[in-house]
Amino acid sequence: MAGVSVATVSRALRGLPNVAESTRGRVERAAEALNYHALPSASGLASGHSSNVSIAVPVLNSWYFSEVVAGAEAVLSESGYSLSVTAVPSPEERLGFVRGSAASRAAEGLIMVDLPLDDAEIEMLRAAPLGVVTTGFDCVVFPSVVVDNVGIGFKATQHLIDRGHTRIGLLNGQSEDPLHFTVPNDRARGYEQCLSAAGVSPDPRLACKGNFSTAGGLAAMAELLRLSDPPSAVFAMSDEMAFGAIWAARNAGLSIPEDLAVIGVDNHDLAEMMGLTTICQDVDQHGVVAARRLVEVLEGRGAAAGPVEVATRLIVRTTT
Amino acid sequence: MAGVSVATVSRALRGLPNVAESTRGRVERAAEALNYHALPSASGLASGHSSNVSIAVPVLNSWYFSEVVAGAEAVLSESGYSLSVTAVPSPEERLGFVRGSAASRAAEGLIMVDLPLDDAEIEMLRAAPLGVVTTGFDCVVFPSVVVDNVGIGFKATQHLIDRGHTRIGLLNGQSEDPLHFTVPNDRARGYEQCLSAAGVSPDPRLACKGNFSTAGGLAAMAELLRLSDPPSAVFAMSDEMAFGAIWAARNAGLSIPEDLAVIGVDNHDLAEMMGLTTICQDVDQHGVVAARRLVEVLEGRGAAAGPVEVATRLIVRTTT
DNA sequence: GTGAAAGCGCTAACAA
DNA sequence: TTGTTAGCGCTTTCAC
Repeated sequence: MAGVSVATVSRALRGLPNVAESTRGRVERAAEALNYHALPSASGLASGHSSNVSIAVPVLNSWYFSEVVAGAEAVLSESGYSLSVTAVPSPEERLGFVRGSAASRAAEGLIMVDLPLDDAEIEMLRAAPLGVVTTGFDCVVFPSVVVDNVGIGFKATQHLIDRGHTRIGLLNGQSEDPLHFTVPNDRARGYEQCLSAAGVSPDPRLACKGNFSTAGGLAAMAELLRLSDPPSAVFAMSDEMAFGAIWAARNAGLSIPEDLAVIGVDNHDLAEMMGLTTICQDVDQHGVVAARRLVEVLEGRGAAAGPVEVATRLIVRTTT
Repeated sequence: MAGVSVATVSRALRGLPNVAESTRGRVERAAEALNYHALPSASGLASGHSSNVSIAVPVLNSWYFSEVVAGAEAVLSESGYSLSVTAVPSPEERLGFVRGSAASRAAEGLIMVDLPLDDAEIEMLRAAPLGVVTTGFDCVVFPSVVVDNVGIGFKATQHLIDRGHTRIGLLNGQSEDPLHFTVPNDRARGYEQCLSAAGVSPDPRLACKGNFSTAGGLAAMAELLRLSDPPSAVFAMSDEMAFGAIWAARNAGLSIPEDLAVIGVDNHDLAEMMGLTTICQDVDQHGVVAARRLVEVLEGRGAAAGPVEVATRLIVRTTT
């Protein structure tokens, strides 16, 4: 329709140089009229590039991960990549996913969200012709995006200490993969370090597991409140657990922040309404930054291996 | 490595018939040892099948849509399909997405979630060699999954009437695409029908827009409470708006359900904790059913066009 | 600046 | 039951 060869069509439509502008125009108009798009599997086969990247998360239906995926999707679709999502709830499935991704070249890039890789997996991915970016753990062989979880625990605890609290409960997450998922441990470490720095010795009875869920936070807080000497404040490792804590206090007839101060982590959508003081970690930015680094890798613009840290900040509201 | 031709490898690995079991075993072992997987773009090009399906949602970072996507992903990955996600926030982007999907054959199946198609879009998709399933609107040309939104509005309102309420507020969603997004209108219709059936004439001042968000529900409820004759109960079209309503009541010093009864729709993760009475619509099942119907289409097992309805049920808790 | 032609790594006839 | 071979629809050399 444009009166040129298939090679010229290919060059023109992909914006390559050495195509006369008049020719490019004719080709583009013809493509438009025919609603022609190159077949991805054919161009992928010929060029070796699929323009497809894959993101793996532990679960899809959680506030945190859907924010990350949304952030990544926005960047990637902007850059012309399609995004395949996979839920990888167990270490076995993680291994299967990594094997498959490394071998099949279905995607040319991979974002592993809060899925720490073991040495064998790292080796498989390193050997594969694949861009890899990780999130949530301190990976040195691939570009990664992390937050300072020790710092988060410290900052949150410090805020409660600044408010005059010394008896501070801890709603811990729970590590399903204790070998590698370090977030809860790091935040707990920050909590302990801060207490020590303030001259308070941590009371292990004040630490409960809340499983990063609202229901877990509710149950854990209820337990803490049954103590003979309950805490006057609590640091929840996620806002969702903090919501549970707020509700447990409410059920116990306590006022917040008078009887119980609460601080969370995330700045969840509901945090503002609930007046929850929190350490905001701009979750969608985790996805955005990871995707940007991946695009850099795929387009050959470096992106040195190693972690990039996303900033966090305290947002004071009415629960403290 | 298995001592056979590429054709036999292809047949053996895809589980086709007419391969000796001993041969299949040798091929599978060799593939395992070499970590060989067929290159998707090559097999896609040769066979015409990409084993890739695409799901489009208005936004990714919302409770509702992440549940739908999670449900679909579970079914599709089980069936051997990869799932590409795209956020399509505006009608213009919807058109672009539909054009691209129809023309490029990047995916062989499409799930459109709460993205009503206009006639031109339906025509493009119908003409394309593509399986299509829609969700959330009553599509007759493609298989679709729907809920009885009029029924939801009726059931919710009836429950409040059964509790003795006659002055019942309505927290409406808001339709961004008023031409096609019928959910809010349908639920409002159910509300009105129920009131009429009970001999109550709807008061338009009791209907507010809450934009399907918690913040919107909070603001809308606050407004209703400022009325000289505020409602004694409120039907929120989503649990997230209901959370806002609960909080507005709390801020106004009202007790729930004594001073204000609240009912929502969804059975959101937090509904149980908040004690929210709601019309459960098993959101993840929307994704599951849509994905299952798509797989049927792609595998040639029929799946007649037209809507399949997902059931809803009342869950009574303490806000009514 | 453009065209001809040789693949990319598979699958699907067809033959054996 | 297995092998041979001709594509699938592009991209990419290499000529011109």
